[in-house]
Amino acid sequence: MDRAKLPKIEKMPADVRALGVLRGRIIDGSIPAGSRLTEVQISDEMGLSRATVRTALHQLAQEGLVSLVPYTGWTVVKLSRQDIWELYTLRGAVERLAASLTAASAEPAQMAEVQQAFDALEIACERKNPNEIAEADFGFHKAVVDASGHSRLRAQYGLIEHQIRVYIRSSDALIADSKEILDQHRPILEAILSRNSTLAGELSEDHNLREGQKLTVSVPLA
Amino acid sequence: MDRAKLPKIEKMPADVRALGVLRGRIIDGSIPAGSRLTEVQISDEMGLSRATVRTALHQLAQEGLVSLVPYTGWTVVKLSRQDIWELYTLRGAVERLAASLTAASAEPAQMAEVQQAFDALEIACERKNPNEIAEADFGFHKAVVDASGHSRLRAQYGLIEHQIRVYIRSSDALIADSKEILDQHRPILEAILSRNSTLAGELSEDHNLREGQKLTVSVPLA
DNA sequence: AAAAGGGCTATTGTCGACAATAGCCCTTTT
DNA sequence: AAAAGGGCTATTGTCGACAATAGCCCTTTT
Repeated sequence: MDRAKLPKIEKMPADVRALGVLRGRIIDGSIPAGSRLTEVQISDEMGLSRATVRTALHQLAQEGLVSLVPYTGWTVVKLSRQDIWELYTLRGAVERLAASLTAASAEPAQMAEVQQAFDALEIACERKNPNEIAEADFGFHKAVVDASGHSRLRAQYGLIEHQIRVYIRSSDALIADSKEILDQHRPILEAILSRNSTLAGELSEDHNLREGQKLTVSVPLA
Repeated sequence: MDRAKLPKIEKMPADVRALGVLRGRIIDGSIPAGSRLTEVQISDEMGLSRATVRTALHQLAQEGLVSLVPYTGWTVVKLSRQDIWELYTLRGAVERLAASLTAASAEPAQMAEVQQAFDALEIACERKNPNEIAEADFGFHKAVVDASGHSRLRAQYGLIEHQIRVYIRSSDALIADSKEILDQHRPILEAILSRNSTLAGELSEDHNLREGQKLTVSVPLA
């Protein structure tokens, strides 16, 4: 009896689902920076208990997206100039290590994924859709980090990425000169493919510092 | 009516206290790696509710000291060779950034703290007490990170440090050749004091990679 | 004897209720 | 009018109970 495979039913813990929803709303801006969140309201709306929502909020706090003032309330973080600087310098350090590890010792399969992520970026740049470009840009960086085979680096990168996404969306800072974007990423790809570990690391760090610089000067903040 | 100031009464949330106690026990080895932890037992012993203990355990999981298998239980993590490698490469990347930032732009007061931490390390080395040396060693690294004025770097460093401490204690890997320890740290201090940002970063990273190497080869792991 | 199946137990997952607290607002005092 | 004080309200902090689940163990089937 041959038939199409049934779709896998998603069975996720309630707190993880709540986390995903909240994070999505914060990143896409439908819950703006500076908003207050209350456990009761969220749990009512989602039909979950406060304990569950609370777990999700604590996780979001770990990710740096919300902050808790004891006995008072949760607020969605507002990123200052200093925060953006911190995020990009930190991402620079993380990606420096990731790129140099990947260049030094990634398996061919992982290398192929990095190459593929770059190809996707090229295609996105041709289409000139800013959102798509931004996604592909994130995708390339993530591919390099994933290829490093360093689980803590991946976890760390995830946290930073969430926060950067919040900022990028909230500031609409999608500076998408597609030509320049490709020119900035190509050398990194080449250094990695040619197994030049030192260069790959340096280029990655420089790229991040430049990006961070650009964002902090171009977009004034509270 | 002049009198000695009364000592400040510590008023901490219960979950924070539980977290501190558990972390301390894991780090000092009285709860060994691989142990199972159950929420009920802990909450009974501490006289707290499960919810409170659970919050603390989740935090410990974030710090990488325990891990949760759904509907099954919590266990204290056992660090593998790969984990040690990850910790030291990651710490290398974090400290590279910290040292170069500190060298580039720390205030005199912060510089003085770094100097002071090094002096403490010198004194500890003279006394040849392994535990004291290890503490002063951690202290120096922490001082450099603190001086960088980068809050996310500090937070990140804290997490890594906890995990390294677990490993160092559990393996008794306190390789304390006091002469060598000073020789390894002095150039870092000097590069920072002379505001040589690039060199400070490089030396810090190298130092960590060497340490990590030493620990992974000298101590066989499960 | 081996395999399959089902129930049991230990444990986390989720819930709703009450306790503790921060900070506003109103009243009282000076 | 300004300052001090106290109560009120909104919110998180903490609790104990019940639900859901994983995985072991015993029984049954082959």
